Amino acid sequence: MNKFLTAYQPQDEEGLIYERWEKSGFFNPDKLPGSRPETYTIIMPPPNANGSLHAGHALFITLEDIMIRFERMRGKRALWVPGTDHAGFETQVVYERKLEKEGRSRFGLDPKTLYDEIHNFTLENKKNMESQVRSLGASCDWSRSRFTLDPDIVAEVQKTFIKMFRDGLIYRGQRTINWCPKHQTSLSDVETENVEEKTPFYYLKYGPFEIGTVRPETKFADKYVLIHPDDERYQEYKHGQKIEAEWINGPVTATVIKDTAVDPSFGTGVMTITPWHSAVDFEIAKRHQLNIEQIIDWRGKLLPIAGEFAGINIKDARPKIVEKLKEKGLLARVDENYANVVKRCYKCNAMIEPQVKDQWFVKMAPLAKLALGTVDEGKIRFVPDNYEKVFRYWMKNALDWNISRQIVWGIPIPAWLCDECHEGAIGDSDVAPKCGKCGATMRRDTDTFDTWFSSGQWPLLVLNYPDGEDYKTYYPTTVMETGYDLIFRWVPRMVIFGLYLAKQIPFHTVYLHGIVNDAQGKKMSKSKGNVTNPLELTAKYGTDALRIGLVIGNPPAADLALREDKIKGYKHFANKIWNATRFVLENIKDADLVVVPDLLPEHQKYLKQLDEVVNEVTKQLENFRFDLAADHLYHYFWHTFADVIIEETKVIFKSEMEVGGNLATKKSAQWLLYTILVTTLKLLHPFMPFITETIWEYLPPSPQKNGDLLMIEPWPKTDKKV
RNA sequence: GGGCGGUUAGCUCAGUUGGUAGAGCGUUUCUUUGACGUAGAAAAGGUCACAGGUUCGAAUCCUGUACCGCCCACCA
Repeated sequence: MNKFLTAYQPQDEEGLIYERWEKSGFFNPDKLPGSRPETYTIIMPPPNANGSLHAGHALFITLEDIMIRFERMRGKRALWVPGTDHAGFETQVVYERKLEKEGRSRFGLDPKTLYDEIHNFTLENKKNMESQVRSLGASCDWSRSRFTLDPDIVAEVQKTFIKMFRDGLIYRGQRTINWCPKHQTSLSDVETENVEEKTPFYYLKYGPFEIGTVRPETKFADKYVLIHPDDERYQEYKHGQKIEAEWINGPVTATVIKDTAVDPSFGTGVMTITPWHSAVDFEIAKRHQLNIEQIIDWRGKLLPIAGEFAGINIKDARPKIVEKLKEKGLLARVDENYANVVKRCYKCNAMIEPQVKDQWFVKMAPLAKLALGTVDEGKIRFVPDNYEKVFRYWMKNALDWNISRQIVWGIPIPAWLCDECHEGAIGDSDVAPKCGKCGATMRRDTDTFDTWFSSGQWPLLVLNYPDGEDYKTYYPTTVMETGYDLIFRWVPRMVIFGLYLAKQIPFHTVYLHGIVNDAQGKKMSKSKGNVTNPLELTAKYGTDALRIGLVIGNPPAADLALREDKIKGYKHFANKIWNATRFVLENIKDADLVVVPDLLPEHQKYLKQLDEVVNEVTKQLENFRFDLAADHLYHYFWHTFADVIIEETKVIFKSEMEVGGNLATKKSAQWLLYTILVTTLKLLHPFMPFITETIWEYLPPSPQKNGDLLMIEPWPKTDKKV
């Protein structure tokens, strides 16, 4: 009781409370009391172990914890599995930045050393992040926690690769890939960003034609002139016809190619192609079986074909080449204000250079069809539902997925490669096989999988697919809660792998949250220096204040401006709960909490109103509107319970003391206050677990308070149907 | 080029099936009352972007416009 003489001190309570929860064992659904036939499962999106928790983590942990605590209290076997992602490329980028700062480079390290260093770095982060997740109150089952590089998970991921290869869903192919010249690896399409830039658009004289380009530095080997077959202006030129042209480094002979890929209304309607460094051009070249030739090396420098420009970085080369073209009279004109879309690496912002490379690809069309089918059947619900459209769009337009990465930090691809004929073979034996096509001795593939290849299988992997008990019990999971920015990167891949491997959807509902921005609604970024560490906020205002502050006013998929004064406001709310509790405790010391007294009519009315609150909050929680549920509770507690009901009972308690009062009235008031407090604490618990659990310990027992741990207390019920 | 979201109080944002506008913070005044000054009571402050339409009634539904933001995109 003494504790209630001061204001609520979250820092004194939270650590102890979490310890009690964890020691209780109830984070593990198999240890929950009661029969609990119904399961409720959330797989936590595994945080990337390459930094510390940010505000986005705090949001998703809060949301998922709300769902889990709610369903646990409702009597379900609520399982929330935490985990950690090695986050292949992302982590390697972070680590390379660290190396750079230390004046070192990945390219000076042998792969084994680099791997071990990143491994240690990751484990360190993992430990740190797990303690941060705990501090946010996450009631997840740590006994089931998994890491994407656990040996059995690695083995399972490799098995999937082999299975897909055998099923004809993975092939080795030479295709245009996104090459990051800084990090020396290929990237999938979702790992690049399209950025619009103003670029000069050059019109160059090419024999009898004028061609347009934004990249004169790629044009050295151009020897095909493309024209639309129906373009009236160029009817005199026939398909296959040779023309002579004076070009950058001397005369060339070019061949006219007629292809409908050319847009007659763009530029002059004539273009030359650079198949090695453009996906479109590559497709055209393949169609007509044209020669393809590399112009730019893997470091972004011009190859010997560029003559005097060989060895120059393409960025520096462009003005020099333009200058030469101008001198030779080949530069017709320049459009200075051309808006061009270029791809950049989503992590380091380097210009992506399209290159042709042998890689492993996942054939997406049949898999995407599977995924679309289940969505058509309404088997997966999206919250908010407009994201179903986004999902569909992406699935309908899915390109084959390059899963090879030229980095060490990841799961090794169990394959052998033939350098002679570009053939690839699967297998993880130690003996190098002979190439089945040309007979040459093959070498081990040193590439690793795209992270999304493993995290796409995450719901299966953490539940120990295919033989684990958890897989049998908890798959398919109930809700996948993640950021809408992962609607492309992650969600479709999980659906695909779930359907392909388990023949079942991985989750019934996809709940998407928005992005946590700074107080002005601007994106947080280290370079802007506007990053808020959630743990600084919890230290100042308490975890509960941060949690409910993140939830209220934040509907599904809405971006959120994180404002410290808002969190501070909800710290006041926590204190309000604390003080109202003190009032109730002081006034029910002599109350009979077992036998229901005769209740005053107005008190019966208040209890009815309380039922409505229970119904409303329950309905909103079921409906994934955590913001409305929390807001409703907030208002009820403060402006009805505290401002009206408590104020009214003050008169009763006061008069009872003064004139001997009316004992029946007092008893009615005591019952009312106790009931409302017990009920609202239960309702508030998913949102503000620490303060509610702390108070629970000090409430006198009664039939309404079954046990010592609020966490597993039954959710309030009403007579009415919800 | 395609798609999505937004435009509501000084700031950041709620407002779920249409029924006289809400929160947090900020501002003003009063109150040191026996839960709470991290508070209470009261108050100021909004033509709900704009223009049409449906309706007895629209912030809410429909159409269009403007501006902002985000996502997707192989016109060189």
